[in-house]
Amino acid sequence: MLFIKLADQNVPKLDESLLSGLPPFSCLTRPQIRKILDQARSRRYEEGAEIFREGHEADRFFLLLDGYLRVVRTTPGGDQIIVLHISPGQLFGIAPALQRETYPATSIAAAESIALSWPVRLWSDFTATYEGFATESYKTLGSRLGQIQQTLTEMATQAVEKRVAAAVLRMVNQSGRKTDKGIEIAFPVTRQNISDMTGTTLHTVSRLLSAWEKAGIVESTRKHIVVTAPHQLVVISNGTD
Amino acid sequence: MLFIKLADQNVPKLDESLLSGLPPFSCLTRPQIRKILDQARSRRYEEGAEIFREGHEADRFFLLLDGYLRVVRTTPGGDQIIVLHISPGQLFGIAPALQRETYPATSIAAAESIALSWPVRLWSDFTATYEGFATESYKTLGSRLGQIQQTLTEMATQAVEKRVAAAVLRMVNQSGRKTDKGIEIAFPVTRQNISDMTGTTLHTVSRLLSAWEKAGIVESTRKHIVVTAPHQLVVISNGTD
DNA sequence: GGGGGACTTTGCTCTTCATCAAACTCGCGG
DNA sequence: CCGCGAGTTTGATGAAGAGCAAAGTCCCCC
Repeated sequence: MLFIKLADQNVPKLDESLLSGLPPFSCLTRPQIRKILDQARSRRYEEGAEIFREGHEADRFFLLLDGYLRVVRTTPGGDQIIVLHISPGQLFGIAPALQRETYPATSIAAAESIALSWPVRLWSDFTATYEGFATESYKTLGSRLGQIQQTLTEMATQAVEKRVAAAVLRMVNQSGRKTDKGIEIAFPVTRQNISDMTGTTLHTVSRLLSAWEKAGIVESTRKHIVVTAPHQLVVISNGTD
Repeated sequence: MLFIKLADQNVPKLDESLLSGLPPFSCLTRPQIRKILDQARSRRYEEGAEIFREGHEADRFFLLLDGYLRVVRTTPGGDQIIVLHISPGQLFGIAPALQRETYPATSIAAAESIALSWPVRLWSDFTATYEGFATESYKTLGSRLGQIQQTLTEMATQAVEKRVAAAVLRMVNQSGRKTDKGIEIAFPVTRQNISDMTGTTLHTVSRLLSAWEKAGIVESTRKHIVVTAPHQLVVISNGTD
């Protein structure tokens, strides 16, 4: 994928097309976008790298250009759980939107990723200057809040198998790419990761995936999952047996 | 408590002091508050009454004046879980702030309650006109998001006893009132309610409370709980045994 | 090409907690 | 003052899934 256009100097310059298609910026003029880009810092993160950490000073906000992120919380006891995933085109680390001074969770690159970021003081500029930017951001926040509530209720009421099925489906919906076999989750996921999304153990997840594989619902290799019969998973997650 | 001051006519008129102390309105002048109040609808809800329901059109936003609310989500299967509690002085039902057109959860009065509300179209007026209103609202939202994430991680990683202890502590912190015996939760809570907060059953909660009562940590009667040894509960919820 | 580490699988045991069942108690309305 | 219903208590049972152990497999890096 092409993200960077080399300028005459050997300093890479970001291309306007990066932002023009994304909701938070879609109504802006080219010069506006140019200005926003010129204020941004672009950076690459390799798989497993931390973008920012829970509790640290929230001095920048981010936009994911390419890759996938996990947003994670850790308990004092060291257990961690994955609160949500971020896909390309989404804003994240937008603590400033909520008047927070620290990040409420940690972001980790689930795959090699590229993100733009801006210093937090620009947040109020952006929302004040660019019509629709604030609106879109809050919409994002709203749906994210909804997602988390959804996860919470699942966690509280559903048995492990349903939760795991729901988690897999959520990843498929967010990042599924069609293959000849079925729909593949576009970023690396370990059994451990799934257990961190569902509050169970990697053992249990492994058993479930094995069972589903036998039943012809999924195919999986290391860190990769292809869902061949999504409908079956929906059935499992609904308990509509 | 006195909330209503009767005007010359027999139409009740809301007193400015209602709002002047609350963060979202604290920087406003009296005439501004007067105007806000005049646009508000005030209403009483009895215990168990529904203020609004998940999925319904979000046509108003609210401020709780007195009482306590439970914010609840229900699964297709009929299980419900309590996402958070609202105390007096807090805004709620602020779906408009997130550009949502429907409420993401249901609000139920945990005790007899009084709330003000405004039509959703005023939201943009408020945020545009009154400096600090938006800021405060988003701060509220931010801390609420944090709370839910907190609950989620607990739910995913902690054993039942810790979760229940944490839930009781959260209620105590939010609405505890000192009594001669200890700190009392200020609104009615059933075992069932607590189990709905923690994703367990009323049986398990009952057993735990009985055990804690024997250990001298709490005293409880029907729908009411007094914590006599908060520190012990903290110990239980941390696992710092 | 051959470690070696990271990821996965699988079996077994044991705890926790949901579920079922039944009795008890409080408080309210008739 | 009685009876009913909502809330609570307690016991017994069983199943789900965590924890522990150990071996297998893939992939990356040297």
